[in-house]
Amino acid sequence: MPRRRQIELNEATREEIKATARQLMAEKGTAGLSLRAIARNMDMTAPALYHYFGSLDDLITALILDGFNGYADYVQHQRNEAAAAGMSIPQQIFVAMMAYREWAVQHPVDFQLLYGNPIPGYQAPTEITTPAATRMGQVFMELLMPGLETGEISIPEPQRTVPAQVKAHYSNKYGMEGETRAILHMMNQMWSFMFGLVALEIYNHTTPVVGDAVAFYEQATRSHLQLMGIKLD
Amino acid sequence: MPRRRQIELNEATREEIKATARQLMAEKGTAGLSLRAIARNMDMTAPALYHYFGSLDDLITALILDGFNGYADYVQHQRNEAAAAGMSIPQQIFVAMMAYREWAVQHPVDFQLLYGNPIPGYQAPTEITTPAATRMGQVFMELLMPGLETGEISIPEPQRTVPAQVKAHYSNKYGMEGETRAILHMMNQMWSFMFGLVALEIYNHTTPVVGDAVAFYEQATRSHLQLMGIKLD
DNA sequence: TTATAAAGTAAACGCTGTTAACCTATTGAC
DNA sequence: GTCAATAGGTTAACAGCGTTTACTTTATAA
Repeated sequence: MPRRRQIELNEATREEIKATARQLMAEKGTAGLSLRAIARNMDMTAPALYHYFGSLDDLITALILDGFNGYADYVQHQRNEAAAAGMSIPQQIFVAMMAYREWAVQHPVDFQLLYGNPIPGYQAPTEITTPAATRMGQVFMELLMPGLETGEISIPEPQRTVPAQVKAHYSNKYGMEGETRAILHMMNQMWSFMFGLVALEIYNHTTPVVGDAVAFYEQATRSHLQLMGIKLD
Repeated sequence: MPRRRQIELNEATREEIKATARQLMAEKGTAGLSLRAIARNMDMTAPALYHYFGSLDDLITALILDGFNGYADYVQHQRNEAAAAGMSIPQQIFVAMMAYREWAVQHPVDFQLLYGNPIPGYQAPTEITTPAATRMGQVFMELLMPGLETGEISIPEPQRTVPAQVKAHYSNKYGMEGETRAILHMMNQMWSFMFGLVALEIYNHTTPVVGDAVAFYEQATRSHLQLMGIKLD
């Protein structure tokens, strides 16, 4: 049986491997992710890594999990600071949406890892990644729901209708009904919009078209919030 | 100097290579794209392909170009049919947006090729791909601008403000001013939303969350159009 | 002290893109 | 008709990749 200290050493090595992987990806893009390159950077041989990760895919999954958590942590943290500064809920939502873009711009490779499929042959095991991916939704739900109660948010008419099949899914899977359900539905659409803006920018489809991606994102977000009945004043 | 017939033969082989590449990608995902696999499927050796494409990257660029064009063609065609059937401009916009999703769902690998970066080390040469990518925007601009004139579209208040830097870029690059410029700005945001919805579905982040991706997309689109002042009646 | 498990190695397999050297058949020009 | 040129193909090779196998070393638990 391995001792405590050994387990800690093993865990430390796992972290070092992931850190090296992230560094390589930051330098050379997702293409730079290779077991042999990681091993080379760590003065080891590639097969040794198999003592820490069952395969390259397992390593990627671990990186994705860390990514989702770090992403949600960052947005949550920015939101918390906004709350501590006494900002209104709509303002906190705006801050969170700005944070959503900031993280992606600062970690473009991680973003591609999370929401693209940049590694040949790799398919993320959704049963493992989905829980971590869902955390981001919770951050926004924790803003939208109180906002609805305080009256700072009023769901606009076109957003009140939820398709029957989707309605059923929300009820069965999340146990959500009524206005709470409508808010979840609205959040999913807001998320899609936000994601679309960010993903297009990360993949270089935005700047050539609008010139200034930051200004575009900021204004698009403001307009979207207003149209969604979230009064930024 | 090569003769006409030789040039045609060369062109035919190029098309056959691309077709084989598309077939392999459809079967095994973007990971299945490999020169050696293509050559194997064509009963050739890999180096022979270098007579037709300078490198794997060149082949990918050609596939991307075809993809953007086929994508725009499909959406344009669906829009034309809707127009021929006497649909209103808002309805044509709705049809075009449905078509945008349909093509992506039917060609998920191509979609990833166009808007992701699934090939290790490959970076799309934007000066080549951007013109083809922009065609899609034209399809929608050709709907929004007449819609504005007929009064079927009225730009909502929050959409009327365009950030200064973006405004300048629209003016300098596309020579657009006033309401035309506002429509271009709105179109870019509509596109982002549409893209977000579709990309999340293609990368399997939608169905686990909303249950029925088609119903979700349809309703989200309707709601978005209504909020954007496009009256679907 | 000794059996065991963890952590490392080298060698090999089959895959990849790409290059170099070479051959063959068709073509254009004289 | 002859001849040089060129398009289109071949094989062999290089360096890289993930992964497996067999083997060694080292630290630990009993």
